[in-house]
Amino acid sequence: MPRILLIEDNPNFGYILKEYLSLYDFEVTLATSGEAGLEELNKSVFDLCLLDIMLPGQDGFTIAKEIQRIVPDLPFIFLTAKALKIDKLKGFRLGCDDYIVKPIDEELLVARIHAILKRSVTIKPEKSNYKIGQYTFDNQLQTLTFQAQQQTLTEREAQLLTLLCQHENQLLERKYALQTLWGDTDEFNRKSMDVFISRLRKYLSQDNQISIKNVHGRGFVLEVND
Amino acid sequence: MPRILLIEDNPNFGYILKEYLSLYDFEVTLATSGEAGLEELNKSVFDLCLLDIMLPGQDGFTIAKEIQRIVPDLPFIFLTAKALKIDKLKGFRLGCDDYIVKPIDEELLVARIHAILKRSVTIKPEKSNYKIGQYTFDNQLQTLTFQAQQQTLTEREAQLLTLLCQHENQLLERKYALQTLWGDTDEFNRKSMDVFISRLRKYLSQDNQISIKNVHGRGFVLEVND
DNA sequence: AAAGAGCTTAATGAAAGCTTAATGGGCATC
DNA sequence: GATGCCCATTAAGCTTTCATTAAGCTCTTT
Repeated sequence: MPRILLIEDNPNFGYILKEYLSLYDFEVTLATSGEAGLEELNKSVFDLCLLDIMLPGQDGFTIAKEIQRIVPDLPFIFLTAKALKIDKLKGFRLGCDDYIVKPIDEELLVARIHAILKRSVTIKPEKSNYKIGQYTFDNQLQTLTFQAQQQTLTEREAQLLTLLCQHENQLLERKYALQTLWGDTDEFNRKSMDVFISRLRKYLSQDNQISIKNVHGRGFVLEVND
Repeated sequence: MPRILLIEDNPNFGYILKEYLSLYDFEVTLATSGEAGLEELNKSVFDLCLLDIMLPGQDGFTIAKEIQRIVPDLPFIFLTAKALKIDKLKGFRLGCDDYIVKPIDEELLVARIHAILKRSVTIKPEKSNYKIGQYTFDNQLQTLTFQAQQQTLTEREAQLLTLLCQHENQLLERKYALQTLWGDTDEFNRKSMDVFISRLRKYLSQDNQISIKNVHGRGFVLEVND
């Protein structure tokens, strides 16, 4: 169920819109001010943000910028009564993903939300606990547990395993991983990464439902058969 | 320089829009009918498609569907004079990425194009799944699955099969494939391509509803009988 | 029937990947 | 400031993978 943060200062309108979206199987959190919205963002994870431009006090663009700073990848849609051209452009320059003018055509809004969600990559939200077959991996404590045995991973091992978990049964591109963890994709780092892959394989070897497969020239897949 | 395919039946308007977009550093190809547009799609690679809904003869939605079948990941924007709600929804269900009503606010159009291109670049890890008869082909993981058997394809095999899938039941021109994958159409690469075609045929031989047919001197067709 | 295009199997060599072991910098403890 | 440990990196030697090349054949076209 996609989670939507709705930032809308008019409580009546906000409530109605929230109810309406709930009918379409969205989980909607309503914040009635920009500040409240930012707080919610820190509390939980959302897939999309609906933002009223005409907020009292702070204007919506400032909030939008703030949101982008905190959660750069969160797509958002502007809601506004003002149909001025300047607003539209400002919105898109900010990286806003779409734009809806009030009075809102709800069906159109739902369609746009779906369009945007469909596009945004399904990278799983950051968790600190992963189940990998019979193993449990705690990303924060850097521990890997199999039945009664628990071992502590080093920082790099944990980072790499986290990336693999986030892409479980999907390709983790070598370049992406190198760029993310090492900041550079040169030959030395590639070899270093190989060493860590090798270690992780050893750690995970007790459950043969799990394997880290290589896709030649592209990257690795953490395969888990359920 | 982003490449845009503009499908617009009114040559005057099409020309003006093309020139305007060129000013913004887009490389625009103008097609004045749906058929011409589809032809262009087979000839070269585009980043985005602008499609006039009100085409003569065939209606735009049919063309849109066709485009999606050929190049599933190509984002497109509908242009239309008709602002009916039914159109909007139909468009979004088709996976249309945005929607602009004539008369066009050019600056807004440029802004939306940028917004969409920015997104489609970030989504890069292409996650396309193709069904080929009883086979399933995962382009990302480079796996080909038939019933319970799964095999991993090499990079070139996967690339070539992707092209064939994109042109299912249509001619994949030899030159186009060579240019796209090898960057050169010389004799050696042609022979190399033959080897890959041969391998793909072997992989796909378990379902006799499927075949890769040769069109002498022109290219290959991935034939699937439904 | 000749020439070019296409087909298939096998050989080749360079690049990528794997694993174990060695190295040495950083950090805490004494 | 010396000692020892941890851990990322580097090294080294090996195996695997895969695009290409080669070779010999058949099919298509004229």
